[in-house]
Amino acid sequence: MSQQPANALAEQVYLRIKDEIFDFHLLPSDRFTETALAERYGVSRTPLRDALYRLKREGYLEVGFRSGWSVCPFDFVRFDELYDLRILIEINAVERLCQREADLPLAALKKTWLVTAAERETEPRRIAELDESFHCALVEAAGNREVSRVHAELTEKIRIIRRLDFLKEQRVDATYDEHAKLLRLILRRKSTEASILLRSHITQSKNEVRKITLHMLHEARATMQRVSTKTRAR
Amino acid sequence: MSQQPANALAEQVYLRIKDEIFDFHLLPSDRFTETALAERYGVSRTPLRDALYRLKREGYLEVGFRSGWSVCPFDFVRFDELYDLRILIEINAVERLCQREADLPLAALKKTWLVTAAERETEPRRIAELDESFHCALVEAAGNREVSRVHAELTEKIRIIRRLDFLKEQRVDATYDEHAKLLRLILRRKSTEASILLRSHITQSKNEVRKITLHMLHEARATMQRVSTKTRAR
DNA sequence: GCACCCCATGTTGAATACAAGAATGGGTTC
DNA sequence: GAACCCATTCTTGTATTCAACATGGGGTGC
Repeated sequence: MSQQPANALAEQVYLRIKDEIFDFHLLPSDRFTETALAERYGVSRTPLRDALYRLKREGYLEVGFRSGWSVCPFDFVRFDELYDLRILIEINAVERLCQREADLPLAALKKTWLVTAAERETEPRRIAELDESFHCALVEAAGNREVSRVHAELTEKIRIIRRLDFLKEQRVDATYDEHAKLLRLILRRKSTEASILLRSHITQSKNEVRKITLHMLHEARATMQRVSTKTRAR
Repeated sequence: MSQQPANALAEQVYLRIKDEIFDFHLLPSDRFTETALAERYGVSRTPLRDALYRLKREGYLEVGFRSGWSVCPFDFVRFDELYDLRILIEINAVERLCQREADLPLAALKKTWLVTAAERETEPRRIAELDESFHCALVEAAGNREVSRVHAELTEKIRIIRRLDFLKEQRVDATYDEHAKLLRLILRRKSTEASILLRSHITQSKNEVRKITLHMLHEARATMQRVSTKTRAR
């Protein structure tokens, strides 16, 4: 676990800040300074700045010249574009999988998603994680590492709103149903049907996301934090 | 020109190092230290490290824990994967353009590529730039900024070998012919034909790239440096 | 009462200083 | 002569210091 990696502190701080954004502890348009954050995390500004600039390049943060940092406000057009990119990549992955004659390495996914209603996960945060894993696994199974990398990055970028989707029970059920159906179609190499289903599956998420308002974000913030403290148990 | 941008030095150094890699001044597997590079560029290690870590995350450099930096060796499998991602993105862009009924914003491209043989550019480096611009412009015209961003990044990543393609005259001619043909197909909304042509166009580049050996790289290095000094005139 | 100006403070950008451990070379021993 | 061990040097990771300038508030002039 504690090997001796390069840039350990910066990496840790990077993950921590990103979590704070995803958990709504740092809200869009919140402002802060390097010194304040450095003190809060108990590190110097050097590794902190490394993390901040990384997050800036990834589109999470903005910095004003000698006038402090702020969390980027939500850009729903951008989320839309990310969802379209997601559709493009995932459909391509499914098509490639369906073209392959050899056995597909999807055993782990079958174990998670082809289960009875009683065995299904119910905790929203956990389901969001499983959902991410499902889609990432499909793309990775297609075998192009560069595509997987891009897909993993975009997965992170939509995580903050994707999580909200699973606060609604019917969305959880739909997810389980559609993942199971999609898996079966892929395993039987039904390329066209699988693509159609996948497109509609992702588009549904995209449409749910469009309904999100800033008011909902504040509500969700409370919910997520309750869930968060319960889960982390500390 | 000299506004007061954030992180000016780091950005400058970043571009400079990247150019050195693309121009084969820094060769794959070359090793160097932060101190040496900082002295060479006349900056301190702080902005330099920012640039180095950025290049590391982009896959150009590696760093050993307290044991120096090195330029990543060529990974031809990765180039293949990047070309496949490129095909995926660009074909999608062309399809979207063909679906659009309104006039397409491709006037600039027509001006550059629908020209007589006499008006064609001949300098390899310049043609490589034009080729990049052509493909990036197509993707940007499709209108998804996130897709454009990913495409721009992958364009940079294959630049180092793509340039070599245009050292051969017949490849230059083919590029002009195919770009012109592709543009005309898009303007007439011939989606299927355009996609087929584009796929074959990119695949040809991809296959040329596969022929590249490390021996060729050393030859190309000399050529590029000659061209480079001639062009830059300093 | 209002607008404007100046100065103190705060902020990031960059340079320097310090710490920890990896690599290297020389000396010693078998 | 070869292998091994130890100390020194070198390299990156992190903290601290210095510099330039944006910002905000208080005071002053009208």
